[in-house]
Amino acid sequence: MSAVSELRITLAGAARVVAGGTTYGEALEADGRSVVAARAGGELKDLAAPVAEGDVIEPVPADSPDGRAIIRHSTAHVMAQAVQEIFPEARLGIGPPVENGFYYDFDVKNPFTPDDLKRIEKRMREIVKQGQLFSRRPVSDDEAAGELAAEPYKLELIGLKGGAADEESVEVGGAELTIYDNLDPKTGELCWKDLCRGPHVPTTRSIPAFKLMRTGGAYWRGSEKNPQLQRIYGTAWESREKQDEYLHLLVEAEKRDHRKLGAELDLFSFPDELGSGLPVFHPKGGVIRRVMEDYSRKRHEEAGYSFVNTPHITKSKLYEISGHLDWYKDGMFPAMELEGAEYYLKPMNCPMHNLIFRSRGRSYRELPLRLFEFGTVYRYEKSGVIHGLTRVRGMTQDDAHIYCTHEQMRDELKSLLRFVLDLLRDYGLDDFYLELSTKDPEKFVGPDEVWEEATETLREVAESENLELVLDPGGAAFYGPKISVQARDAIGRTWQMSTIQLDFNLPELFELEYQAADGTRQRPVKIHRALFGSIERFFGVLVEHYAGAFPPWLAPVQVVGIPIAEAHVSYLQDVAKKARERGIRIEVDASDDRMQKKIRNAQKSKVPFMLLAGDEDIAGGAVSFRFRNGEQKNGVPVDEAIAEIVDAIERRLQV
RNA sequence: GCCGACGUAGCUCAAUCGGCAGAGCGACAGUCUUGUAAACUGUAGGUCAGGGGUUCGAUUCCCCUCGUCGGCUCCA
Repeated sequence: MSAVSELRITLAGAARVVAGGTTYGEALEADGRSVVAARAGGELKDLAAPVAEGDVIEPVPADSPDGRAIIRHSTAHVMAQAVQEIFPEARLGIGPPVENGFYYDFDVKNPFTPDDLKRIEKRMREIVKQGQLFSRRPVSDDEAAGELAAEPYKLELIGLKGGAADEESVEVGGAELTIYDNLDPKTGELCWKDLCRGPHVPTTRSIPAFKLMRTGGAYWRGSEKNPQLQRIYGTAWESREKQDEYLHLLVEAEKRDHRKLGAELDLFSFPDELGSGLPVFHPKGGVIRRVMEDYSRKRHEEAGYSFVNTPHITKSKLYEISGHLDWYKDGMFPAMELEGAEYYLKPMNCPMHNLIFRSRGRSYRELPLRLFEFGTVYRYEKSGVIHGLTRVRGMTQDDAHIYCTHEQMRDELKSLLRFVLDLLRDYGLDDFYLELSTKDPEKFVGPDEVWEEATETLREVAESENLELVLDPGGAAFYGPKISVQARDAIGRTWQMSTIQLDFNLPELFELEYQAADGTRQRPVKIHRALFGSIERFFGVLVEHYAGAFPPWLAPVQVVGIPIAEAHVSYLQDVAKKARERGIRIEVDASDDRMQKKIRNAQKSKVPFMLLAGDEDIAGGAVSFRFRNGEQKNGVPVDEAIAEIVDAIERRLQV
């Protein structure tokens, strides 16, 4: 090796000179645990790779996003090795890091059982303990094809490499193919190898914590036309503590599962008799829903919306005009044949709103015309995707369509986004980011300049709200750009909530027109927007956000009166009467349970306020509060107590 | 729709290697009532998701359907 004897590099912002053959790991004095890889000139490198002249080198900490991804990717390799040791006939698919973990796909005769997972995990722990080295080796395409002759899926990826160089794949990518050998640290013997771009942690010992999570089928390369492989998901972290935190979050999320809370709190159910994805709301869920809707109506009324109503079913003609029958038929329930006509359940409200717009001539003076409806729609969701209230077949959208002139579009979009964000905040969601889906240059309708202006306006408004803006280039539907509001809930999960979408297509198809000031006929701009998305879904999100402990204004039962003994029931009933007169939803627990049991029941039903009354309270014309957190406030005069509750309801406070 | 797991009382879960199905909570009835998360006693409650098959006999084994759960695809 007559390598250059000295190399000039930049480390931590300072110029350094190191001997030729120095590795990134040596240069960074990395231990392979807190620092798992290096970044040189923006590219991630193995610690064992030699530095190059002129490198600007930074460490990749284990607890950074890249660091975690590397740990997870390496863990995926360990898993694949374990799988192939236990199931030698298993063929490899791909095994990338993903959010919070990693997966690897395998072609196996029999799907993995939970027992298999245990065996695989056990073997993985042995491999980790053994400290196998991840050793990078560049290969030519032909060499790779030869070495991986038994791995048909890997061969397919090698074959794809040339054509799809832009594909960001962890297997192939960059200029050359590389294979990672896993070597026995003592003997240097080859234990396993995989086609992989890398980088990897230096040894399997650099995987501090991991756990296999679940299995499932997954189509090869994500297409349902391809064979289905068996995927194993796992998680891996830079420390045991971080992993425990993550697992704890999952437990917390499970406790908040709206499907579970919905049954426990008697909010809604999915009767088998109705069919999959068709919820019914019980009285308690019904109250929440009604309050949600009432408040939304009130706010829409204040914001200048007109309320409309449309039927649930229509002749096919409407969806021929709108084009739904061309491009959305799979998502619709099949037609009913009646009197020689075909009728469809409506999957969307907008076509019907268009009919309202064009029911008579429209003047520019009427614009913006904002039509709002709680419109119930039915969509044929495939059986495997139905999920609680978040993915259903029958749902009610808080759907609005705004018809305006080009000149009005800008202001309308601005006020609309503010309206949406304000309203979401009122429902208790206040941590947002926005996603802007822009034009797909290959596929769009409508004039360029309107796309441009609408997109720019959406961007401006997003920026003026000081919200994080994620771009989704080319992600818009063909008929218009879209901005969607993503909300983070109480435990940091994000949900797609509202969408605001321009539609340049339907006004054309329905030949919508208004008469402008100069007497010409113009096509209106149509803005489509749903704030909740669907009431069902939003309801589900709120259940999870609040973990079922709704703020008083939404709580189905706001107050439970609990007598210390039977003798105090009638006093509490008087209190309840007064409270009801102030609009409070209050119940008195007059059952023959003991007081402690009543408290337990009320606590479990997550009622915001308990009002207790015994001899002491009655003597002072008072009641005693118990709050959800177990705190109490005793001897509060009845009027004051009611005022406090009314205040919390009116101000929509959480308590 | 596809791959896999699952479906026992209102809920949470036992049991039956093919031989009369069980508990806790809840419900109901009665007894007892005094200060912040479970009083006591009793009663009712099941075509073991539905249908078909194998068998002397099926909740148990096989097939189909429905539903639920975890993934994939999809989410206009």
